[in-house]
Amino acid sequence: MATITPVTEATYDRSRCSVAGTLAVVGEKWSLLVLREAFLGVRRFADFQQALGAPKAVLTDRLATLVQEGVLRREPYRVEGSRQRHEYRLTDKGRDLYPTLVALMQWGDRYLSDGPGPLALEHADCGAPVRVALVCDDGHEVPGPREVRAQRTPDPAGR
Amino acid sequence: MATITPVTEATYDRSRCSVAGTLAVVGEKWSLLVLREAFLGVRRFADFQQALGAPKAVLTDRLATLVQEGVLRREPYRVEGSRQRHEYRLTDKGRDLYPTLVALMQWGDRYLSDGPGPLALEHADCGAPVRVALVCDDGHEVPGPREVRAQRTPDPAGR
DNA sequence: CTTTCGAGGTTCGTCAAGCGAACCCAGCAT
DNA sequence: ATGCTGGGTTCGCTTGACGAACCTCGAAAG
Repeated sequence: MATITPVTEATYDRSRCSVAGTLAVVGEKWSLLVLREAFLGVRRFADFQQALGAPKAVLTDRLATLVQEGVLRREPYRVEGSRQRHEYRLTDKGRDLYPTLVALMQWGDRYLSDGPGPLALEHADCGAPVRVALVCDDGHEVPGPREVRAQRTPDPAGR
Repeated sequence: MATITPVTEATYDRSRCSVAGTLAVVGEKWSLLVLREAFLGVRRFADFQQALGAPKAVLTDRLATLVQEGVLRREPYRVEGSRQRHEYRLTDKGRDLYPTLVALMQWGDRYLSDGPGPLALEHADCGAPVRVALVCDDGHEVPGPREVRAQRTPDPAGR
């Protein structure tokens, strides 16, 4: 058996999986919706709460774990004539979840509504619609999973 | 107020959101991991169960809802000298969730492991690595959310 | 024809998570 | 001193996840 084997066999160790890892960070209920709001510019606890309608206790917990995971950062701010408060802002690590959110949105636009979906994304530079796509490093756009081979990388001994 | 307004205001109806809709379909615990396995070629109940380690009752429920949502399809098959059984296969609708899975995987590869991550995707045609990217219809690759403007599309009266 | 076996579930009791309502607390305005 | 407001915490209830045990159908073995 070669050092790299296709994963169609059952030999693949499923615990070494980045999808599961990512879901452990953002896969709880409300987490991804909190991030959606963050990408829309929401920063304050009360605004998240109003936008989502999530229970405060749950929201408190989700924000705390997202901060702990380094996806959001909790920053003090003060409005004129009001006491100091905190706001939650995306980190670079959090911003890198943008394609995930867009992918989810795109699927929903396609299958869950008729018409274009409630939110349109456009390239700030040129105004053209923005979407997620699979691309390869040679510059081809990959239409779907059938044109992709998944290969197991060798386990680096530890973990 | 114009027919199209930026969404940084709090005027946006958050229930008209494709992210939330998609998560209602695949956002429950295990659902996306079931799909990951499906993309890796798993089709039979027992194989899902062994690969994931999820409780059978939960797995039964997730498979049923994914079938009901049209993401998977339940098909009879028979192995030589064995009774007829069912297998779960991706539909086109399910296959379109591939970019979402890849986006999740890519983020995990980047932030949750050191090194390249346990699974490498390559373009079947040319062998080059495959990744998800934000692109605009003019062919530019969009580096991140800061180069994207989100605009609310007009609510089509009904819903 | 009875028994065994294994895939694909279902049922059950327990325990964790999500829920809404009520409450709290610090500081600013009155 | 009284009230208001943002940002929570606490509480009781309900829903969901969990693992172990049990069930079922058809094929094959005895």
